[in-house]
Amino acid sequence: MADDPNAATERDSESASGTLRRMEPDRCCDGHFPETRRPDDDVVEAELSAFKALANEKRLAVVHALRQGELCACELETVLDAPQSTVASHLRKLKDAGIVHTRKEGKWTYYRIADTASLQLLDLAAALGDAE
Amino acid sequence: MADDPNAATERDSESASGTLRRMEPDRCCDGHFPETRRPDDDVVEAELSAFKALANEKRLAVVHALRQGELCACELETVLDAPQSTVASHLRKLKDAGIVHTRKEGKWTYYRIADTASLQLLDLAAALGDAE
DNA sequence: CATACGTATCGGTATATCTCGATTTGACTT
DNA sequence: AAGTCAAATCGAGATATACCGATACGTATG
Repeated sequence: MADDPNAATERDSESASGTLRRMEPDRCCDGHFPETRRPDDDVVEAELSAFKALANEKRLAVVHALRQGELCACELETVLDAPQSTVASHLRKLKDAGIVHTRKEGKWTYYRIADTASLQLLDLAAALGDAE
Repeated sequence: MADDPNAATERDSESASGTLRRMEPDRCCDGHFPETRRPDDDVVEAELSAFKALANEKRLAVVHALRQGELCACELETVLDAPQSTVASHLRKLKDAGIVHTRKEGKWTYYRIADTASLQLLDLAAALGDAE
């Protein structure tokens, strides 16, 4: 809705014969393409970390459950209906990715969403799915 | 910025002794927790589809490359510096997930970002990484 | 200190995903 | 029709993730 993805379609720089926009040189790319314009590795790494953390049904269920407020590990155990060690390992990954924060109170550990940006991520992803 | 994650922290419903907010009942959860308040499976499925598609370094690189406009499959081949079949399979997944659209022109296939929401997803995810 | 409980970590196995050569398909050219 | 090229699909081996029982750790309580 913001900027049109199809905007920068006039490519082909300076082809030998300046007639058609493309489809001329018989070959699409002659091998030496752009300097691979990769984004900063740091950025990609950060994105990967978040996406990998959320690319799992159980971890996604955890995040959804935490929308309504913090929960302790054992409560999340019943939400996921999975053995304790399984749940713990998923929570570890969410924590490592910075999606959730923890708070210890006695022998319990409470989990909560670290940043509302995570929730926006969910909503955007859900919207993408409906779109087509 | 919408709803605050730490808002609904007053839980514990009606404990026998209404003194402390938690940490009382000696047991955290007695087994029968909430009705597992799972979100609609359709929503989770949509989110999963998007996150899985983006949870890969090469596919992420493709999306970044397409920010500047559409590219054909062979150009993306040089961007990823990977064999043709590898690139094709990644493009297939991005297409299946609805992240990219395709346009055929002669024997070439051009790929472009399907929805700007995908780009917002990247930016949000990148921001999450910096945050902590 | 011994016990109980919540949680984290450590294996090994099962499952899913990635990779890439080989082959097929479709579109153009001669 | 034969040849060429871009792209898609297939199949098998490599790699990564998920799963979960067993065990270790930390914090209460008796």
